[in-house]
Amino acid sequence: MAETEAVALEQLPVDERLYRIRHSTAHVMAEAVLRIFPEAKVAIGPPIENGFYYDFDLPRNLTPEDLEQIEEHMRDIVAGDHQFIREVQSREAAAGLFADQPYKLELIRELPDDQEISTYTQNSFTDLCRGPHVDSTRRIHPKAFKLLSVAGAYWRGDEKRPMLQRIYGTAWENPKELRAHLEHLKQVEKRDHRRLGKELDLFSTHEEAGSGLIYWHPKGSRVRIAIEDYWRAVHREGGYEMLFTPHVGKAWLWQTSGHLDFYKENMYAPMVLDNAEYFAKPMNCPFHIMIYKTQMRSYRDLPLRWGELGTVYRYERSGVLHGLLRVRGFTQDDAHIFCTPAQIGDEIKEVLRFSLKVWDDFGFKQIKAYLATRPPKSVGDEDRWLTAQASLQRAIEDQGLDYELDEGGGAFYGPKIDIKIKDALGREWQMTTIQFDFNLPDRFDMSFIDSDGKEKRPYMVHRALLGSLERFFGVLIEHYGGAFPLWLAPVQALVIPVASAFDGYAREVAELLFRAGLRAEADLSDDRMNAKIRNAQAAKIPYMVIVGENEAQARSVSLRTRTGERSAGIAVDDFVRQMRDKVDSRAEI
RNA sequence: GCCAGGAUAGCUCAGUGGUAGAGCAGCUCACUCGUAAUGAGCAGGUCGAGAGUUCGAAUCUCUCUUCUGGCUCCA
Repeated sequence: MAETEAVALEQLPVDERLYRIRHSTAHVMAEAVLRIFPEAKVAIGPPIENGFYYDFDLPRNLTPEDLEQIEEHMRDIVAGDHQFIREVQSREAAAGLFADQPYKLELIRELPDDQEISTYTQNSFTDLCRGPHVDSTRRIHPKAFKLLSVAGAYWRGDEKRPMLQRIYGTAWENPKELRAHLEHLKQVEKRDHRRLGKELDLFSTHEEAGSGLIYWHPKGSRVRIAIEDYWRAVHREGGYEMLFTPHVGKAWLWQTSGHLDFYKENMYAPMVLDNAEYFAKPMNCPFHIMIYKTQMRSYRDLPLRWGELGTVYRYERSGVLHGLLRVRGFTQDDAHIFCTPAQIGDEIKEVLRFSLKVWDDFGFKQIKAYLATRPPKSVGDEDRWLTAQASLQRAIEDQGLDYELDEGGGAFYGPKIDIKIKDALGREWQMTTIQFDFNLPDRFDMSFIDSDGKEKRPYMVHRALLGSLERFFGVLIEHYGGAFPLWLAPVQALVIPVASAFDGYAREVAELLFRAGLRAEADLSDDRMNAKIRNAQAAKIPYMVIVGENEAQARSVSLRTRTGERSAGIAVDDFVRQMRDKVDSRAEI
């Protein structure tokens, strides 16, 4: 039985409309590709966020010019006003239809017996597809889609299966939305932390010195120090103690922790000293446990909240390295909480409140939590899991946080809350993780003496707020597009004399700001004032302090902010005080 | 790791077989200027590394390194 999609597109919610349009555009693209390569084998072509892709097995590799040609054919097909016709097929009929399409046959073979098999046909192309689609190709606006890139992709993501060619495209309801999306992509590129890192002289990586390893330049280090100072201050208030632990540990440690059994592929190869193997640490937890075990712990000592800015090394495959966001060496803002079963509810509540405050202070206002529960293969008593999961869930609900349940998504050693933040461009980043661990306390045989005099196992929670300083810095750069809020800016104020006759006063003003703890300097180069302002603007420096004859006379300053606001005749002392207040209150500018 | 595309001056990039280019940055000199680029001059490259083809290679071929975009959002 053949039928067209009868639903009126207009009556569907926008997500559903876009889903159908993108899905249908993928089919049109497949038809276009088959026109050019009749012998092509088609794989799968789903709609994705903002667009679609389709995987093909082709006789030769695609070039960017091919994409243009494919687009031409697509526009031609779309113009034909071809209906999308759905047909339910018997298993045999479907197998017959796709006799020369091995990927489709494999999909058909793997469909459950009771599943209805359907095909969709538009014009000359029939695809195995569950739908749904738009009713006709005329629903696809010829100027509202664009093919973006070609990429290799393994059939079913499996490295052992053939590598297919994937064409990515974006599709929208109308050309205006497409333009807006392309503009968004441009914005994303402009804010790319790798680009800004170079432009603003924040950090670098060096292939000849090892990829995936970050070098923090003076300007980047200033931001990092501002982040770390803040981080230490809030942790002090939050009742945390700070630890420093070694960067390497002997095999015994990683054997005991289980890392050598389960995490070895991600660890740097061992170095041998005195016939013993030492491994660079991929995690800080075993070291913190070593400190825990240096004494007998009483329930009166708990909870213990121990934090460390711990630098860890993990092997990542070369192809996945990416700027600051995916690296091989990074500093985690790690902490471990050891507590009694009775304390766990309050501790989790507190750690969650604490992380939300930190995100708020850094200017990230859109937060979403993901609660991951026990997976089928896992360790630990059932009641511990239940207690832990309940405390996580209660904490989320207490904070009134938007959250999703990820059933069975926890680690084998415990449930967790992951927090994702949305940046200024609406992209989600997974940063914070709050994770129970029922494994390490057992493996290291940790204990505390409870009020009843009995030895008991403490609860252990891992927690990283920012995740890693490198990755967080990358996200921060992109979130602010390099225009850091005043309290984080590498240069908070730049003093600019209108002519070199006022260099002395400029230096004096900069010195006053510097002594008040501000990151301030004077631009005494022999550029003209206008050029200095331009440079400062390009460096996204929040405050440009202009001084000349009038200011030197009156011991005042004139200002220009990077947002273009101007003011004049402010007494120097007042200005220093105002700057100090703004920095202390973490004002954006 | 795999697929594709890159790698040319500090940065951004042009240069498709015949003696390496531009803009910015740097340096020197002049200019002393009131809120987004003063002018002139100078210097700067084993064209990612190695091998090959050729009278001749940044350019063609091969190998390697490395960067970028991807590599189950499942018909």
